[in-house]
Amino acid sequence: MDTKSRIMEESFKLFLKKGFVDVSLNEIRKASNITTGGFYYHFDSKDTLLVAVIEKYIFNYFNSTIRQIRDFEGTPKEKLKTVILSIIGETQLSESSEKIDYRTLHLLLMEGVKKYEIISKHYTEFYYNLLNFIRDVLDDGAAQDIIRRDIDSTELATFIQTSMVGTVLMWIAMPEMPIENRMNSNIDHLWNYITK
Amino acid sequence: MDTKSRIMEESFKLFLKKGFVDVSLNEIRKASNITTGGFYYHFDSKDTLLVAVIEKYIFNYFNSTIRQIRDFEGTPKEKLKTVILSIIGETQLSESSEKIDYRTLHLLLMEGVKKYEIISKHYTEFYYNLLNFIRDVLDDGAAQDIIRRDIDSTELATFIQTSMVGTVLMWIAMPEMPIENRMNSNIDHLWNYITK
DNA sequence: TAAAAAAAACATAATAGTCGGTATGTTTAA
DNA sequence: TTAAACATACCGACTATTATGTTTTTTTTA
Repeated sequence: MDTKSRIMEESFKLFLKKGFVDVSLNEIRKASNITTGGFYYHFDSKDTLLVAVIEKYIFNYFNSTIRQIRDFEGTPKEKLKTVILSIIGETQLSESSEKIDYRTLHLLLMEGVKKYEIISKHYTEFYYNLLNFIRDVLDDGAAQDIIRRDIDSTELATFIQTSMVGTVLMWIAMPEMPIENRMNSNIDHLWNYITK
Repeated sequence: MDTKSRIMEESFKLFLKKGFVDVSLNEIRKASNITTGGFYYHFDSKDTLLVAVIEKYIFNYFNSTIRQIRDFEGTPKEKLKTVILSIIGETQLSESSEKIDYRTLHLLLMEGVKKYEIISKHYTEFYYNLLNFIRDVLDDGAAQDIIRRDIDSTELATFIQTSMVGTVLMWIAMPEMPIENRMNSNIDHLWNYITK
C-alpha cells in the first residue's frame, strides 16, 4: 500500500476509536510511520485528511453498497433487508480484515457533518440515494403486484427509510438488543403494512 | 441567576453552537463573565461541566417532558405525536426565551455519548423511559379497544419508537423536509397499522 | 450587637504541555 | 537534471489546570 493510503487507513482507524478531534497529528504520524513533512506532502491539513477519509471509507462504501444491492437478485423484501444490513452490519475495512463497529462510524460521521459543510452535503446526498433505491424497490414490487398502490411510493419509501434509519440510532441507544433482531422485526411489520 | 447557573447556561449555548471540544475555557469564561478561579471553584474540570450541562438541560428536560405527557389528557395517537414533537420540536432554554435547534442538540448529545460513559448511560435510560411510555399508551389504547391486540405491545412500542427516532435522524440528514410533516405522515401510517 | 473568625466566592498570574502548521533540508526516483 | 517524496527542526498559539492571593459573605464568639 502506498503512503497516502496508509495514512488514510490508519487515520480512519484512529478516528473511529477516539473521534476526529481527539486524534492528534502526532498519533497519526506514529500510526502511519511517517514524519510531519511526509504527512503535509500528501495532505494540506488535518481537516483535508478527515474529509478525504470520510469520502473514501464511508460514502464510497455506502453508495457502492446501494449500487450492488440494485443488481442483487432477490425479492423486494430481501433487497430492503439486505441494503441496510450491508451498510449497518459488518462493515469491513478494505484490504485488511478488521471489522468496523457501525456505531463508532456513525458517531464519526456526525462529527464530520457538524464540522464540515461538504460532509453534510455528502450525507444528504447519500440519504437521497437510499430513498431513491427504496422507492425503486417499491415500484418494482408494485409492478409485480406485491405491494399496495394506494399510497404514493415516495411517501411509502420515506416511511420505510425513517424506520430503517431509526434502527441504527436505537442500536446506539440500546446496544443490548442485536441489530438483526430489531431490523427483522421492523421489516416484518413494515412488510405487513405495505403488501396487499 | 447565580454564577454556577450562568456558567452552565452560557456553556450550553456555546456547546450547541460549536460542539464541546471546540469551545475553550477562555470562551466559557468570557461568555459567563468570570475568571479562571471562579470557574474552578464551581466545577472540577471542563468535562464535569459538560456532564452537568447535559444532565440538566437535556435529560432533565427530556424525562420531565415524558412525565408531563403522561398526565396529558388526549387520545393515544395525540399522546404519541405530542411526546416526540415536544422533545424534538421547539425546545426552549429555561428562563431565557431562546429557541434551541434540536439538530445541534442531538449532535452535542452524540459527542457526549461517545466521550462519557455516564452520558451514554443516561441516553440508554431515556430511551427505555420513552419505550415504556409508548408501551403504556398502547396498552391504554388496547384497553379502550382502539389498538390491535394480536401483537405484543412491547414489540409494537419498539417498532413505533424506532420510527420516531428515525424521524429525528432524517431531519438532520434531510433538513429541507419539515419535521412536523414527516412526523405526521409517519404517525398516520403507524396508526393505520396498529389500530383495529 | 459588635468584633472576630471562618468559610465561601471569587480574581490573578503562571505553567507545562500539546496542538497544527511552516520552513528548510535530504533522499529517491523519473 | 528535475521533480517527487519524504525527513528534521522549529514555532507561536492555545490548551486545561494549578497555586496563590483577595474580596465578600456567613457564622461564631465576646
